[in-house]
Amino acid sequence: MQDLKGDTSRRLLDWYDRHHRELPWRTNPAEGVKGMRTDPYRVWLSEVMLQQTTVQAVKAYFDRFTRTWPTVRDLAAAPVEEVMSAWAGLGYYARARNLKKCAEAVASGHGGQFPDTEEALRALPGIGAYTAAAIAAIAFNRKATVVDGNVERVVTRLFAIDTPLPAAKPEIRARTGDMVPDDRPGDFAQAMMDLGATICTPRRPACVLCPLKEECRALKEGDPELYPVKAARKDKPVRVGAAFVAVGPGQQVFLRRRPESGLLGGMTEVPGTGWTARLDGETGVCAAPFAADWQSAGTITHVFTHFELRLSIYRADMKICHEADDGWWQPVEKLDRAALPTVMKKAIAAAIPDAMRMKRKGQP
DNA sequence: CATCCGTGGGA
DNA sequence: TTCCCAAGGAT
Repeated sequence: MQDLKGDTSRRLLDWYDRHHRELPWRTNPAEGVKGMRTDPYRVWLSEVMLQQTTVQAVKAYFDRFTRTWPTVRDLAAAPVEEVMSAWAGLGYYARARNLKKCAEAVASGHGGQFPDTEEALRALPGIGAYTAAAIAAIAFNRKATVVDGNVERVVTRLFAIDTPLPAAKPEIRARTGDMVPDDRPGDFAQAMMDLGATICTPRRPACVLCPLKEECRALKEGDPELYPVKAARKDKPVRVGAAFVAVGPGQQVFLRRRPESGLLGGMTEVPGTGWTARLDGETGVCAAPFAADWQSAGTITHVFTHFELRLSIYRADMKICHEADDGWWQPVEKLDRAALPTVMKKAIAAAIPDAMRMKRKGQP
């Protein structure tokens, strides 16, 4: 008798052994721990960074984080401001806030060792169903069902599941669970993700190279790109606002910290108006944080996940640096130590073109 | 279940 | 240019 499901998993693992990607978090500098090829700390850190974020974007951040904080205890002991600053530019900043909380929980509540079960991992801040399963499988070789965007794409194509996402998730999970092998669940999870990232891509999948092409129902139908089926997404509204870049003597910029929750929560900003659908009476120079000779420095556009922002930038050269309890003055040459999200770097760059030569990719 | 939450790159 | 999206989580 032929075990088709086991056969599929074996074929995938054979492919993985030959074609897996070399990634920084798949190596363990402290090799030698029996049965643990991968450091749970590095697996966890990479998984959180990789949430909705490309491998390309993560690499430089992962290198810097692991260099600065080699262990979860180091990260737990780090000042939160330094962690937010190191995360700046990577996006989805709630991840950074939860990263710090999770490190503290592991350090204080788990003796500095990550728990090795899905349930215990799932209880930690910033670790959801996917990440808990991924850490359990990859770091601890637990037989967990790991379902991410890659797996959703691979599985909906493999079985020609035409139920639209997210309604198809339970069926995808069930199908994936059936495929998980007893012996190498961690490699299987990574193999599925590598396949989705390099062969079973959203557009123009390289089916001719796919180890599962024989049993892929979507390929048999003729157009794998039709999967997964997704609900149409809504269009992005436009919001507008103004931002004020105050430049003090010796090239200092007035900054303040955003509220802990919500958009760009806990990150650093220049003062500004609220961001609203339309210009209201408050938008413009009259909304400046303090009286000064505010000069227009143009407009920047920044696209967030669910809206597009058009920000009018104003600059004023101050003779003195006012003391303010809601913010501080930051020397321009030390702006890289502030937790500035990309939109704020754009705003400052518009007002002070030579202040921050916009850093290129991979230079956090 | 729907919404909110960033960013940069590729087709 | 425009659109899509990349190893999701919290509420």
